[in-house]
Formats: sequence, C-alpha cells, structure tokens
Amino acid sequence: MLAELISPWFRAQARDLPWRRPETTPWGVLVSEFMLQQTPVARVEPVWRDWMDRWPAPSALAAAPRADVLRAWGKLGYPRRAIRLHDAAAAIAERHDDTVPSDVDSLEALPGIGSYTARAVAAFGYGLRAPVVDTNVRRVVARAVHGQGDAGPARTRADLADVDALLPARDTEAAVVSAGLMELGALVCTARSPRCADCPVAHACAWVAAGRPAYDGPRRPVQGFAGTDRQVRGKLMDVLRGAPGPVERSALDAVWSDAGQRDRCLHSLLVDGLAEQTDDGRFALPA
DNA sequence: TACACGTGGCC
DNA sequence: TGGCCAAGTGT
Repeated sequence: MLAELISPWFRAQARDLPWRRPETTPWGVLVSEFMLQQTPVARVEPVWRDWMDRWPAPSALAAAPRADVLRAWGKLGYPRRAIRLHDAAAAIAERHDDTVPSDVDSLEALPGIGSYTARAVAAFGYGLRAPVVDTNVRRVVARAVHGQGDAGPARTRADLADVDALLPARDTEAAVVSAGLMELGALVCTARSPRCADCPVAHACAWVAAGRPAYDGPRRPVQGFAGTDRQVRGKLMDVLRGAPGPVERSALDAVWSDAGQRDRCLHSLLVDGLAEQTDDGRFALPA
C-alpha cells in the first residue's frame, strides 16, 4: 500500500542530486553514503563532486596520501569517516578487484560500512532489493505504520523487518521505494514540522488517522558540543588541515586553553591516525 | 546499550 | 539565543 503511493511520488518529486544521476557508479554512491553519515546534503554536494573528479575509482583514492584525503574531506566533520573510506577503498582495490561489492555481507565487512550504508549501496548503487533503515525511514515508518509521532530508540531487527515488509518483490521497484522512503522523510515527513498536506501517504498514515498525537516515548539525549573533546579535536584538526606542512606544538596550544584536555585530544588524534608527530617533534596530518 | 565522534544551519 | 537536528559507525 505505502509502496504504491511512495513510488510515483518519488519519481516525480525526487531531488536531482548528483549521486542519483544514472551515470553515477556504485563507487560514487558509496562515497556519497560515507559523506552523508550525519551530514546534510547541502554540505556534501561540493565535496562529493571534488572527490569524484580526483578519485573516480577505489584504487585512485587508495593511492592518495592520507593528508590529501583529510584535506579533501575538509570540514564535513567526523574525519574518522575519511580514514575509514580511505581504508575501505584500499580493501576494495585489493580484495574486490577495484569493484564495489554488491552484497550486503561483503559491504558490511568493509571499514566504516554498517547496516545502513551496506544496504544503501546495494539499493542505490546496484538497484537491488535491500531494506534501508536510516533516521528518515525510521521516522516515516513510526508515523505511517505505527501511528507514533517519532521513532524513539532504534530497534534494529524490528526496524529492518518493518521496512522489509513494505518493499515490493522486484529489485528495481524495491530500490525506488527505499529511496522514496528516505526522500519522504527528508522533504515531507520531517522531524519538526511535517508537511502532511503535501504527503502522498497522508490518507494511509496511521499517525494522521490518530490525530497526529505528540510523541511520548523517551527522548534521544542531546549531544552537547561546546567544551567537549569533540570540539577540541575539531580545532586541532583545523590547524593541521590548514597548514601546508608540520606545525609547531605552540600552534596547537593556541587553540585551547585547558592544557590537560588539549593534550588528551591531541593524543587521541594520534591514536586515531588523524595526526602524526614528525621526527623533529612537530605535528602534521599523516603521510 | 550508551556513548564518543565534527560541523553548521535553523526556528 | 540555544537546543535540536542532519543519509551512522564503532566500541
């Protein structure tokens, strides 16, 4: 029922995103999915175009120095994703003959690829039937199917089963519905102000039928940022990215006054492979 | 399971 | 203004 409503809506209303173009390879889809993890479409678009120009195949990215990869990642955030994408590219080049795998199990075995990204690559990169569960899909299902105002905590197995039950049998059509569920959550069935008047599913929506009751379940704890290690790491990485080569310790000391926290964060960047200390004691992005 | 992990825009 | 939110993953 939902699928028959979402499919034509998506074909008519889908945004013309570059990674949805027919000429986009599965590799391009994979790169887009890495970048889109927790990051809005508008900020991903220019970076994705740059990456695809520079590194059109996994082997091309794998051959690039880490520092180049981290600089190209820029300010997308969560730079460990860039490391994992770099490592995934190397694994694909070496173990999969430079071809992105199409099966979910092989994809999930790659660094940085979990349940969502594996299925997104199978569905959007290869047109296969794979239940894709992200925050948008969880919200759409919570409302349309369960009549809840919001999704609440993840129920991984049940979420997968819910979406699987919505997908048509045929691969191509199922992939369109998967994309449509996400698009509906992104454009219409949004978190704060759902536009039910424009929703192709409204007349079949359990939440609308129930009078759009407010969500009463547990709220997701809000992630603080100011003053956290995350903020400090970000500032340190910004210095390393912006410098053409190694920087003195003093340049890093300048970004945060709390020396203990600063040192802890710098050390964690070294451990994560996001930074290196040179022989002369300075710091830089990894070679 | 809960928490760490960047960044910036929006209402 | 500032909390909330954005195509998650790894531990």
